[in-house]
Amino acid sequence: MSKGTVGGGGTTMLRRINVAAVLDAVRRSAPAPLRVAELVERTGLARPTVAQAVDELLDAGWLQQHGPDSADRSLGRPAIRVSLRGRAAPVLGLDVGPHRVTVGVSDLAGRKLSLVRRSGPGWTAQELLGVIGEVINEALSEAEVPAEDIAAVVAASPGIVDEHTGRVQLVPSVPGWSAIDLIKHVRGLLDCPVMLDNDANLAALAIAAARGGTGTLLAVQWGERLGAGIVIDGRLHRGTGAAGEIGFIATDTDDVINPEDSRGPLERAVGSEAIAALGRQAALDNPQSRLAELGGEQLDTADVFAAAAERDPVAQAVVQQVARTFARALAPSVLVLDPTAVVIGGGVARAGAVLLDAISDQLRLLTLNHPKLELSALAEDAVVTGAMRMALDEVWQRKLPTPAMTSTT
Amino acid sequence: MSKGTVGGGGTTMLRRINVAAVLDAVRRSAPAPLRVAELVERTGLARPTVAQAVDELLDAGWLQQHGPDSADRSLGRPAIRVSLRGRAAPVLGLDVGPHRVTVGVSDLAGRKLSLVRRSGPGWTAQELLGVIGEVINEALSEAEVPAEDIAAVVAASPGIVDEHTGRVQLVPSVPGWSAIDLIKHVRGLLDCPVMLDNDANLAALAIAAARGGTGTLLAVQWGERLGAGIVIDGRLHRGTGAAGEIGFIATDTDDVINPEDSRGPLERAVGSEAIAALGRQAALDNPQSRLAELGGEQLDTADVFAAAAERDPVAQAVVQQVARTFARALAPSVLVLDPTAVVIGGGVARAGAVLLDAISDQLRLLTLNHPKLELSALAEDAVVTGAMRMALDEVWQRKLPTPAMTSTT
DNA sequence: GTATTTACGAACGCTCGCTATCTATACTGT
DNA sequence: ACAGTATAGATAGCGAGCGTTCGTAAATAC
Repeated sequence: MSKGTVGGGGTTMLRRINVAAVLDAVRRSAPAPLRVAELVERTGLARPTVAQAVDELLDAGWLQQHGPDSADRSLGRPAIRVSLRGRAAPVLGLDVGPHRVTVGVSDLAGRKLSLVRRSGPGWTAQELLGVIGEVINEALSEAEVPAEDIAAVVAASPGIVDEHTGRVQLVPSVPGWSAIDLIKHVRGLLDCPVMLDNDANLAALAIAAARGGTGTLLAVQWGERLGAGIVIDGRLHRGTGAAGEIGFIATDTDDVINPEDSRGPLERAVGSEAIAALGRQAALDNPQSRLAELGGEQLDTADVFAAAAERDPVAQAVVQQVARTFARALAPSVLVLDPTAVVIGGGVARAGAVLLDAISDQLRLLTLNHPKLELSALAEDAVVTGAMRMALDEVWQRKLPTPAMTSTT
Repeated sequence: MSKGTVGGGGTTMLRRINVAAVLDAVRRSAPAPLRVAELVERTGLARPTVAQAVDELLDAGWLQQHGPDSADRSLGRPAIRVSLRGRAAPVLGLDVGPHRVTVGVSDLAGRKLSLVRRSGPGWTAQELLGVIGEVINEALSEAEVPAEDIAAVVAASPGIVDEHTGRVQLVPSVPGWSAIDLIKHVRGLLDCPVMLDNDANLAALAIAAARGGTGTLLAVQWGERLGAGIVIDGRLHRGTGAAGEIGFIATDTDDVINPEDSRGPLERAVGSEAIAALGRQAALDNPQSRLAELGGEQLDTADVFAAAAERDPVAQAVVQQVARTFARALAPSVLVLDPTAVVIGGGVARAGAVLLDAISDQLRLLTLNHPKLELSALAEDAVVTGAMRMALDEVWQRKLPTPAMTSTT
């Protein structure tokens, strides 16, 4: 069973290919319904072939039939239109953090059917499993999807995830927490494939999908921790399994990778915790600054960026330092990967243009091709969205037998 | 004509698919000839289908028939065996440097038919075109392949290459030299697709193929200049077009990217020129060292590594410094890419274990997953080999309609 | 109310691959 | 030396699928 053999087969396989071609054409234009004539044009197949495939897909529940469009007042007999029946195989995305559980349900076309968040002040591992179950049920009932319809689940986990076993290294967030228990638990609730992946990877997938899917994307998740996901032409790059761990990049002053400490040098230098600490120090050194006014004793990361946005020179110096450290750490990877865009998400992304411009200025000096530098538009929902996206990809890959075909005319 | 449509079609396409499946099966086992029964087993097709496909491929010249194997003394009627007829579509690879032109001809199965090198003490652009023509003809006649049989050509060029237009930026090597002229010239000699790519990319492709094709490879070309190619699961990663330009990574003491200077900070710091300079300085500072003895006035890069291999502490210090600078520059990319292996080729690779071990020690401190660190086994032929490889990929991609197919059983 | 336009539906012919059968060839054992 | 056997190649019939062509249904325009 050497994988990767070029498939061959009889006419039944041909039928499967053509049905898949029709389904794929419908998917591409989702959510707009299509007339059969349009499908004929797009697939290059004959009308009877398409009609037969459509019948079959209608029976199987993958497509749904629409009445004639009342807005489309054209001549002749009105065409029957079909569109993807999203409910045929809805998927579920799961984002579990120590203080927040988010569950999203999406239909086949990628429409969000429901999105339920629940926050709490630190659960134990056991409680967390219970909460997850509740939130899943809530999301399902809000989406009006029975549990047994769910076709795939993807869960997000911090740390480094082994793609196949689902084993996780470096997870500090919840004591006693195990992703394997999570998978088992979810498998008990929903009878379908359950996969697990790194949260930064999933966020990257969501952002890449939102940007159109082509090119190389480096999606940075910047909060207390620092990670990145790499998406190349719509596909996640995993490397050996730990790709994108930018938090462990050495800085000019710190290059210690300690197995005891789950955080790396760059995280220690520019994580949200570190930014707040730099801000506090700067406020102490300059008590009359706007920064000190804004923050007081409990000075926060947000305060630093707020003061910098108000052109406080003390805060701006802090931002400048953070941006410089970050840009110098990231520049080598930008040179090597040469991405189309670098997108920054996570808590620190709320800093906005102040930080982005500072990074952009530094990065411009250190790279050849300057990638677009953007903030993530998806904000905190990026991870769940990416989880749903990956679950969708899984479902589609199972359903469509041929991924692509090079024209040989 | 939106690209990427899932292909569908009639029975003639089915036939094409099955013929391609048979051809692919033969290719996979090349150069070993296969019996029809084996093809039946490997493709999963019925015997008449395979037989018909084999007939067709024999007529078209893609396969050649072998007599029964005299060594295989089994019962029953001896089977006729078929194998890839490499001469069906030979390809040509071209590596053009300022002082050396290398041309290789390969058959479809990847066997080298000929490899011709010619060195000269600096040609003008006009002379170079002439020399290229001569060397191509020499390689063709040595391989006994008529020029009109060549199915694809790939030429290697230093600098950053635009994949489609063939335009090149940053080429300092030969004054008045233009890769566009090269392509025109070759198109005039050989009537087939001519492509151009970065030499580091092509070397990476060759090394990846030699290693088996899966996983992520970072292949460094380390000579006077410094570049790298990235191959992910057998496919080249180009980014926007300038991926792998590690020569421009900033060092601790130098981060200037000057459009005037075609070399980047890391090249200036650890390029072979810089290593020699460091060695000369060290020799001056320590006149009684083995390094000073070996090198004298005209101390070379090779002398530094030779002295270090003989455990000269002065030379070892130089190597240590080079390794440290290199490892610190490369570590971020290793963290982000998380490659299966890092392979070092080019002139400096001749340094051998002395340098490799030093780099390995440094890299181990700065990364999470430690990739295999190796020297390129292909030495100076890596670029031509990669050029032939890419030309082969091009030919196969044109011939095989379906690249892969996910089994849906 | 008729003509026109557009789309759906059914019948026919073609190609292709699979199953089953028959023939060809060389080795083995008595 | 001859019959037996095992393996491979060649051929005929069957079924499945696609494409082409024709007829029919349903809406709009005059």
